Amino acid sequence: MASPSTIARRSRHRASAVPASRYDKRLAEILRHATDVFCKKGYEGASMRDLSRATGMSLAGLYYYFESKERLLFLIQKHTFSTIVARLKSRLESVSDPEQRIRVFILNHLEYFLANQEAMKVLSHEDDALKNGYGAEVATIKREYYRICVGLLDDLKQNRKLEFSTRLAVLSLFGMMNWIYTWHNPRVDADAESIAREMGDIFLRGVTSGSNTA
Amino acid sequence: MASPSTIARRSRHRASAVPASRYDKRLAEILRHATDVFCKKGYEGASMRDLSRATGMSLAGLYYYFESKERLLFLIQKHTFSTIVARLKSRLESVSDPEQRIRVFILNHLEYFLANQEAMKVLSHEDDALKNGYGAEVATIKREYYRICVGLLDDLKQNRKLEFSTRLAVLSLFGMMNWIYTWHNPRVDADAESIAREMGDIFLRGVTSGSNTA
DNA sequence: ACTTAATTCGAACGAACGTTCGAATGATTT
DNA sequence: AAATCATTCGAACGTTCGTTCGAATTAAGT
Repeated sequence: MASPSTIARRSRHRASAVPASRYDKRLAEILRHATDVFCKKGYEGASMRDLSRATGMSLAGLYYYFESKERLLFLIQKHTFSTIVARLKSRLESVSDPEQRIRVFILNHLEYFLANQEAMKVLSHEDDALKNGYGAEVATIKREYYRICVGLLDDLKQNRKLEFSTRLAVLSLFGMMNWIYTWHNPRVDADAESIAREMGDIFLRGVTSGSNTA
Repeated sequence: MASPSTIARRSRHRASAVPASRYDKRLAEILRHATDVFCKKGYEGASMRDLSRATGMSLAGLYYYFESKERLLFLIQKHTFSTIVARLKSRLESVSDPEQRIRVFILNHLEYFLANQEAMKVLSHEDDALKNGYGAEVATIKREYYRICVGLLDDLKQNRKLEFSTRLAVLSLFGMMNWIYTWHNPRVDADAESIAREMGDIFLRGVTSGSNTA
């Protein structure tokens, strides 16, 4: 007899446009709670018993929805990253100016980051916690996201005839944005839009001013 | 009878200018190896048995040098942060130009970061792994470091009559610099000096150009 | 050489870990 | 109502965790 989770997962993989089944809704709920716990205690620091407590489900019951703690982290990371990439692509469709496209990238990133701070902290923090198989799949999505940003910056470079290291600029930008999970306090700091504007100012002035080849 | 580590540590707290005793040297060696292990497996993920293996000392023997795993992390964090602050202060003494002082700050940070990548990863990554007592002491040093950077930026602001949010600028700069532990590859990327120059360019142009009040 | 103190270790402790299994529920279909 | 499937759980598995203790070993002081 196959394990319950194997059967269950397969039975849900038929249509993807179908209204979320009971199984899917419960899984999503577990992922939400798990994200919370991973954020607060870290992946290694959080125990399955912590997750059991947070979800209100028994320890054994959790294993009906995923076959290991590692796969749970994988599901969280994959879902979070896929969502942010999908949203970005959708938003970029309606903007053509190179500078504005970068501002869209920054705003999209920060908005999602601040709205899902727990998830993003888990994503940033548990970067290399996944073993070969799962790690590779997440790395692929991450690389796509990175490549999009490189493309946006190269467009700007070409458009304004600028000279700077794209790699260093992109990674600096990611650093500025991702570090936010260590300091942002909703009661003190501005909202995503304001921060995106200010960071966009610093970054865009930084890479555009004073280094033209023309 | 008091625990060995209590006795031993007290007996070493007499003079601080004395040539490092056997105890101090062994402890420093353990800290080095432990830093390595924490970097590779994370604080929670690394076991005392891992540390025992890495140092070549027995599991029980380690407890002669520190009373808990948490205190070990504390010792690493405190030592690392104290060193970086001390070096910064020394370097700043000979530079007076506001922009150059910020460049010194960036270079000092990145040089130490890249030369002690493991230690800094532990420092960034295990930010809030320490409980109340230990956490507070590390936070104090960290805050001092942060305040120095705020001071440098405020000087620049006043000197050039600029307008921007110091807090956001400082935190953006820290993000740019600290994120480096996720991507720097010594075989591909430039050395600290080059990266410091490029990041300094981006950041300083970003905060100085186009926002004068004069 | 003898005594004392500093350092190291093997063996074990109880607690917590991730995971499994078979039985017990709850829901759906016949 | 019976039968089938989906979901949940209590109880336990073997492992590994951080830490302790008393004895053994090594170095230092006299």
